[in-house]
Amino acid sequence: MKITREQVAENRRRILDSASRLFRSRGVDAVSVADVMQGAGLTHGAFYRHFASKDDLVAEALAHILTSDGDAPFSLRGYLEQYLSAEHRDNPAEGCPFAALASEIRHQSPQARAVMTAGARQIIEMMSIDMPASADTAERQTAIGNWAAMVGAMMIARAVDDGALSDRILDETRRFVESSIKPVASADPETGVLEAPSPPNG
Amino acid sequence: MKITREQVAENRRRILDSASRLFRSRGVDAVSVADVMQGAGLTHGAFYRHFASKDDLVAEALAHILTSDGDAPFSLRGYLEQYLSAEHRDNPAEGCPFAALASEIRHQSPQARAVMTAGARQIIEMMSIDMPASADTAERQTAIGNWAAMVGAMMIARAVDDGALSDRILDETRRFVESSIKPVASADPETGVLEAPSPPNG
DNA sequence: TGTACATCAGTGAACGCGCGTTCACTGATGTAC
DNA sequence: TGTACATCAGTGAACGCGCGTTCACTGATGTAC
Repeated sequence: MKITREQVAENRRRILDSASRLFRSRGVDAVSVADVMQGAGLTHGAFYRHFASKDDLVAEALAHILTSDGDAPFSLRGYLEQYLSAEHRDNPAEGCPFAALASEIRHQSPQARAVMTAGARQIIEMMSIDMPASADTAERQTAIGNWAAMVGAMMIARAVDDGALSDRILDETRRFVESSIKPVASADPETGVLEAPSPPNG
Repeated sequence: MKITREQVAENRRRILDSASRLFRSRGVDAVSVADVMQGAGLTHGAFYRHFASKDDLVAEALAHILTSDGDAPFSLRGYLEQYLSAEHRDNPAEGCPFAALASEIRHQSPQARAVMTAGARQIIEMMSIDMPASADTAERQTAIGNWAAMVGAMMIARAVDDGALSDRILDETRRFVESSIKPVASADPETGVLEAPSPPNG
C-alpha cells in the first residue's frame, strides 16, 4: 500500500536511526539490511525504495550521526568529561562514531570515508575553539593530540575485558588530557563551561 | 598424505602468519577461513586439523602477533617515532593490532578479548619503563594517555581519505606526545635511546 | 468538491553467492615388531 | 636394520545458512479532470 509523503520521510528517518544505532553497537559487517529494517519496524523489501545499496546506507547513516549534534554550547572540559565517562563507554550505540567504528572506516566505501573525513575536520575545529586566543601554533596543536587520546582511550577501554583496567584507562587519560588544557582553566563559569556539553557524536 | 611433524608445525606457523597479516589488513569479518588457508599455501579443508573454529584462530592469531615482538631494546622515543610514521600507517598488516583492529575487538570471543587485554597491560607496562624513577604517580600516569593518543591518532590517520590531513594528525600527535615525555630527553645516547625500537606489534 | 486512475512504498517469496564447517578419501609418516 | 600397518594432515566436494539484492504483487495516496 502507498503511504503519505510524511510517512515516507518518517520511515526513512527511522531506518537511519536504526542503522546508526546498530552499526555503532555491533559494527557495520555484523549488521544486516534485514536487522536495520526490523529495527525501523519495516520488512527488508522496502529497503531499496530508500537506499541504492547497503554501502549507500552506511554513508548516509554516518552522515546522519555526524549532523545530529546537540545544540548545547560546546566546552572542551565538559566534552572531555562526558566523552571519557563510563556511560559513554557502555553505550556505544549512542556515542562517538569514531570510537565505535574507527578501525572499520578504512574498509568502507569512498563515500563513507569522505563523510567521516569531514566529521574529523569538524571535531578538530571544535576541539581548537577553547584554546586561548594567544595560542596560534604550538598550543593549538594540542587539539588533535587531545582528540586522538580520547578516541584511542575509549576504544581500548571498550576492547579490554577487565572493568578495573578499563576504568583506569579512562581516568588516567582524562587526567592526561586535562593537564594539557590547564592553561584555559580560568574560563568564566557563566560562559557555559559548566553547562551540558554537546553529545559525543561529533 | 601425511607429512612430517616439522612440516605440521611449519604449516601451523604459516596459517598463523597468514591470519595475523590478513586480519590486520582487512579486518576479522572480511577475511574467510579459505583466504587464510590460501595465504598459507594450503586448502581450506586442512584448517580444522589445526584449529577448532575461526574464533579459535582469531584468538591464537592475536596471541601470535603480541608474542612476536622484536628483541630490540625498547625506547619510548624510538617507539613513538616508528609508531606514528607514514610507514606504519600504510602497512597495517605488519603493525600494531590495536590500531588495526581496535573497534572490532569488543565483538570478538572472550578468549580473543583476554589475549588483547593481556597485550594492553604489557604495552602500558612498557610505556612506563622510560619514565624517570622519581615519577611514581602523576608522571607515570602519562603512559596510558600517551599510548591512547598514539593508537587513536593512527586509527584516525588511516580512516581519513585526505593524505595531508592524515599526515597532520600523525605529526601533531607526535609533537603532542613528545612534549609530554620531554623530562626524559636527557637520557644517555649510549643506552639504546637512539637504537632501533621494537616493532609496533605490542 | 467529486470521481477515475496512475503512482509507488511496503510485503514477502525467491535469487545466487560465499561463508563456516563436515566428511569420505588419500597416501606418506611414524611405530610396532 | 627391515617390514607391515595404523595414523592423521591435507584434499576437495558437499552441507546448511544467512547475506545482499530482485521482483511480482498490493492497495492507499496523490493527481488529473
